[in-house]
Amino acid sequence: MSLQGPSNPQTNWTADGVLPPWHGQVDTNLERTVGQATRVLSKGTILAFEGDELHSLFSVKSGWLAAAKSLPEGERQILEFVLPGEFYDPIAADGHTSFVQLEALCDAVVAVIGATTWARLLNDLPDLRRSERLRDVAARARQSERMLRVGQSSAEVRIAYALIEFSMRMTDIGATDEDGGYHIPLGQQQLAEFTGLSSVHVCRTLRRLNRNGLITTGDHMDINIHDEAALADLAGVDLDALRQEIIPEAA
Amino acid sequence: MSLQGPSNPQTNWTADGVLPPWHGQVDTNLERTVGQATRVLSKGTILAFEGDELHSLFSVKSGWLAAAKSLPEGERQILEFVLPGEFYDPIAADGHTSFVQLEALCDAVVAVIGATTWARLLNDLPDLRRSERLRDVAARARQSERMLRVGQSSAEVRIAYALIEFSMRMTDIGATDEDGGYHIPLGQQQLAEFTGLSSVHVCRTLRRLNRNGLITTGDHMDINIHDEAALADLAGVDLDALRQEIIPEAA
DNA sequence: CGATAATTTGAGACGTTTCAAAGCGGGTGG
DNA sequence: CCACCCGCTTTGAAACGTCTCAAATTATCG
Repeated sequence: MSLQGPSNPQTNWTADGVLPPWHGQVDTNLERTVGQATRVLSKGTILAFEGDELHSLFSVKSGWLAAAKSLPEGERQILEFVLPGEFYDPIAADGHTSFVQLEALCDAVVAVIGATTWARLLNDLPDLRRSERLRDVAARARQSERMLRVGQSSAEVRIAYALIEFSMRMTDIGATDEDGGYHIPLGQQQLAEFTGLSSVHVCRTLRRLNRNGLITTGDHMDINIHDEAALADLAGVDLDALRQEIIPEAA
Repeated sequence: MSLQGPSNPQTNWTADGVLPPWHGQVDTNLERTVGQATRVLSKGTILAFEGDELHSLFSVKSGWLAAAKSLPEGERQILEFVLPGEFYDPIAADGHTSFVQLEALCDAVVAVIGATTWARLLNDLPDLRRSERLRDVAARARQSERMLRVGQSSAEVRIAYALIEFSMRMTDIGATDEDGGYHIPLGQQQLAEFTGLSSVHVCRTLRRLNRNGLITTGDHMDINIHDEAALADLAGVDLDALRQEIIPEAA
């Protein structure tokens, strides 16, 4: 497995005390297994390269990961962010290579779970299978919503949607402040790679959303949504329906 | 469940005799269960609307389905095509609504599988779980490759990739002719909804690929790839690696 | 406080969309 | 069997949104 960390211990963002979504449902056997091999990552550490041999998956304890794919010319698309409490399995259908690059977007702590261990757990624990499945379906729904907007919408809509998705997921793990404001450990470049835009245009678009009073962006990507209804309307989102769709536990 | 068919029995495209990928691996119990409730659909039939109450999933015997999502203004994104031998489960994380619109793109035959039946089967048959998981991982990989290109590439690349993906999947189910040529039951409008382009631009791009000798498109979307290497290069694809990634059985 | 990276803003180029009209082709009804 | 009609494809021309390039500004860190 690859490990490469441009040491840049910055951004003290961590969602301490966040519990995995299956907390309390599965026997402690899992807790122990998962807890055994944890790794502390500094910002920029790459857990797996695209095409790498890989036999483990990851559960994020704190910090964010990004799963990205690249074209030969270098253009990068971030496919998913992995937030505290979430799992990510980068293993392709061949069973032994990673189909994405997995990178820590800030200092992070992850549990490393061996593929065979995981397979055994999944086979033995129907409850774990169930919660895994819920997570998978929710992830697929998120991916679909993004695809819909990247394929069919303007920059404004793509970013409005992304901000709403972040808001919901951050609220879910309790990583928002009293006003629903939240911080994302991303630069505009990364937001661009996520939404399929250039970083310059991300900047302009965020600026416009600010100007129109829909949001406020503080330093270092502190997001505050001021007019949630208008933002949802812009993004073409029904807030309640979306939450049901993309947040696993809201069942 | 909804049923609505703009009767237009055209396009005699069917992949007769195609067997599901788990053929022979799972006991015949499954074959019987799955085979029981089959439905014959005419082109344009909608199996499920977005947000509809739904308690079943589908296995396609012949014909193509499209899974699509729409924005309030009407823009449509096709997320996945379901080919003969494939399954599709449109049920969202809430367990009882469809998160996509599922539509027959030509006359088709599908097996309808009740959600509870399916859950029981999955729980009882580890082999089925395994093959299900392989299919899921492959579908996720396909979705990711598309997202990468819709987000980061030009029209030419998006379409080149789509044609390669079709080619691989059609080859896999034996629906190509001697020369590797194949037919897809889509119009340019649908290819546009799949690639995130306007139908006009799909037309221009296909024309250019023809002019440059990469492909030939006959009447009614008969595709022949003439310079596979060049097309793959254009799409930014390593053919062998991609096949491994997006075709379930190539394990 | 200086060096370096990230954001912001401007101006022009480029690719894609939109609108519009013309060219097919296949199916239907006369 | 032909004529008509309708939907899909093709082509052109102009409008639009986003990208690229470049420079100024602002934050960050040693």
